[in-house]
Amino acid sequence: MTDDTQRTRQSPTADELRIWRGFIETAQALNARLASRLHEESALSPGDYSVLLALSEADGRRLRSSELADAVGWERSRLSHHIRRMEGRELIRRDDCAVDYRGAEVVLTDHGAQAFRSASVPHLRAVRELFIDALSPGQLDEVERFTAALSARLTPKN
Amino acid sequence: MTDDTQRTRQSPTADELRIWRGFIETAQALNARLASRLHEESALSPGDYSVLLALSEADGRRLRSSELADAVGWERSRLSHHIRRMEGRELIRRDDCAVDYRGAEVVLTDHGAQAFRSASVPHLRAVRELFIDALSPGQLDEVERFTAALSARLTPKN
DNA sequence: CACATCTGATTGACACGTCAATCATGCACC
DNA sequence: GGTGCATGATTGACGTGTCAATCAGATGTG
Repeated sequence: MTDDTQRTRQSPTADELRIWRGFIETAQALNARLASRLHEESALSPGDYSVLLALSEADGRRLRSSELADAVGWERSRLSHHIRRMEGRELIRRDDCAVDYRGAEVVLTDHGAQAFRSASVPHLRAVRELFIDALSPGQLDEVERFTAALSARLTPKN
Repeated sequence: MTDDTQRTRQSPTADELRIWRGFIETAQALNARLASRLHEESALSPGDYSVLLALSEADGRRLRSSELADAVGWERSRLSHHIRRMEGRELIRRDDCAVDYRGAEVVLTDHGAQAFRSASVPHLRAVRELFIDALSPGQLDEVERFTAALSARLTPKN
């Protein structure tokens, strides 16, 4: 038992490390491939896509900054920087918020909505080709189970 | 058959998208957690760690820039920028290469070697805690199989 | 009302990553 | 031995991400 607890706290074995590296590198490569396709086909970054998706689904195609930040899971300051750049490309617009003059509303422009529409289908197709179709239905279920296991281990902070 | 080919080219279902998002977000969260631990414990970024690891394992703790780039799997320019920053912190040093005056050699400093040594054990322990110990041995094998499947789908360019 | 404090959001500084351009050396061929 | 191209590496510009500081408007308490 002391053996077990000790073993569990030691460094991974070579096999375990290989699997770990395979996992993390594959995930990154997958992300990179999808990002590059998205960029080629739509001149959007993954960040742009997330923001446009959230706004597309929002009532009146507009959200308070903080709601948008929650929707995409970003920190405020990250969103603020990104929004500034997207505003420059006229994908979104910033309005003052009538009910709270501290707040700002982010509004999807027509151009932004159009950009999202044309990006969406090829992007989803790429997800299917590169992820879903690469795995058997059984493997997909396994993926779900072990991402759940990893998430559970991750959520207790630190 | 037309049905099948069509279905396979369409957008993912809601279930499939959920699994996809879970996968990609978990991988990112895992990376982020490991990066933040590494930074707290050692004041190193993941990039720093990769570079130091490669140099630690190299003959004479030194590598030509291009060999180092291959070892860590980076583009030259990315390595060049990173190396400049690491040189500022005296983790590595750049020497001129005697056999080819175009080339540069990157050398691990004593300080860099020390930084890597103290980062390594806690980092590997974190990998064990957050990844390996979160999964059953059977799940680890599944992970290996499906990262292989994803990689295979990824390697044919585009 | 006055003041402190909380909160929504932005900013600046800096690390990181990619792409295209550049620069210097090596090398092959006439 | 010059000319031209290939190669090793760096640079600059710019998008992206984090952290700490800041700012302005909201709010509660005397």
